[in-house]
Amino acid sequence: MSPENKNFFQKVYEVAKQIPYGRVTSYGAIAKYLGAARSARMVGWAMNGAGSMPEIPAHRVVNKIGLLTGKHHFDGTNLMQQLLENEGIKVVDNQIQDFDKHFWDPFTELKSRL
DNA sequence: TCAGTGACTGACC
DNA sequence: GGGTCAGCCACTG
Repeated sequence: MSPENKNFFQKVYEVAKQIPYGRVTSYGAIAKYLGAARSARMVGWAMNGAGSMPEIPAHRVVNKIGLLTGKHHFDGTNLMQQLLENEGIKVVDNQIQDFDKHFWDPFTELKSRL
């Protein structure tokens, strides 16, 4: 099957799964990469389902300012932050420090794979 | 079936 | 520089 035939959610999952260790990306970046820049909310919704998939590092997906808006959906209260810190990413007040340095752009990293 | 909600973003004032 | 508005689409009651 061609990637284009896959569901939007499935595409989101594939991109999310390719986020390397110690890196993060944004909902909008994934949405834009999938050709649905205005459907960033759907990416977030997809992450809701990704929460049941251990292979998908949903904790590496945050909003465009590096804010852990989805941490509330993780088990416990600061699991998302703990996971990020475990990867060497500093998180203060639910916000990633040096977000631009840890940012992982699907276009930059995946465009050469297409 | 209809209307409200949501892990967002960009544009506008 | 900061608050507000509209758009996007799937899911729930």
